[in-house]
Amino acid sequence: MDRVLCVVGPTASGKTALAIALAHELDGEIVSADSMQLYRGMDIGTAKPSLDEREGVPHHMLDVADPSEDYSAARYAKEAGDCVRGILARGKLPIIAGGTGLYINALLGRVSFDEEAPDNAVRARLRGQADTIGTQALYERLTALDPAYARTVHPNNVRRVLRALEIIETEGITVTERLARAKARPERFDAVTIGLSPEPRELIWSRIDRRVGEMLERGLVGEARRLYAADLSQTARQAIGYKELFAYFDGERSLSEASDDIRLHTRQYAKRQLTWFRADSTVQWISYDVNVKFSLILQNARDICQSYGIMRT
RNA sequence: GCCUCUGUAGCUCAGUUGGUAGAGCAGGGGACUGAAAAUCCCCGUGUCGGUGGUUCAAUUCCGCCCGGAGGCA
Repeated sequence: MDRVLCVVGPTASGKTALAIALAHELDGEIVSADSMQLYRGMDIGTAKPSLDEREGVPHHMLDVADPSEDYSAARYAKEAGDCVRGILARGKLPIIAGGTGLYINALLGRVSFDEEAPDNAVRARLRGQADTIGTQALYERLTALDPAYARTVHPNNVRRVLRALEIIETEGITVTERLARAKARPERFDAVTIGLSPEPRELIWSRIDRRVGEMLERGLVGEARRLYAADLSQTARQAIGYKELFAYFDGERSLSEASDDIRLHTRQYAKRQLTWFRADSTVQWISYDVNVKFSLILQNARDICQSYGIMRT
């Protein structure tokens, strides 16, 4: 199976820099796995690497969608999958770098989605029902239709409940069946995954604080204001760094409160990312504290690659 | 200087008619199959400011002391 390298970790852990350094050494191209960096015009707030920062390494899956478009893991799996195949065809190493765990799993084929496009009408109707008859009633419906899956979903988790019902309506199969089918399918690529983990937690916090400060200095407020004036999709409008400033533009928060919210939400996001990646037993972790220099992290990464037989051809 | 209020979990505060206390937020852990930077679940012992006294028992009542806020001068 085709080999790919993944670089994962919480936000502000240094994934971008490591991926670029490895791309130079291993003759690779980078495929971003970030649900927000793929939007055009969302640059500062998503910490998207500038052309300069990319150091000539080809990057894929950046700026591939307009903020007015909804995006999804399924779409990512398809488009990013095409990128990976293209890179392989060119004889280069695909390096998947990003913090959106679900997207990476989708790309690798660990979860797979059926061809049917989501039916927006069905989705909208189910959402409406959640408001009228209540989530509890919908959860009960799910329990009747797919008891096994219902048991693994909490009744309060509206998103999950709705999606499960949507699958039953549009595809005619239960989530339980889908899970079984996906399990039967092989993964698409053979991935070696490196995880970056700044420790202790306070180190992540300080890196986040520094990064948010830089974003503000580089004009995040202006960038957010442009998006505020535009027609934003449901997906794009939930991006951290923007939604908090929208609250400021609406007069609900002061600028300094909004900035604090950005820092807070980013920290909480980093924690969730860590939870996600820690559950993946295939991740080869490189943890580091303030005293560890980048060159040492790179050396660690190099060693991991080598031990899996990934080296410059 | 006097008077009043106030000092309880990292923060904002409840509360105990005397039997050592609980919420929200923060924080920690977890889940995650087409919104995932989203959505959801679980986790609350802290000299109840200090010190004396009353009491079988004080964070709760009383005295004094130390912080903080306001008022009168």
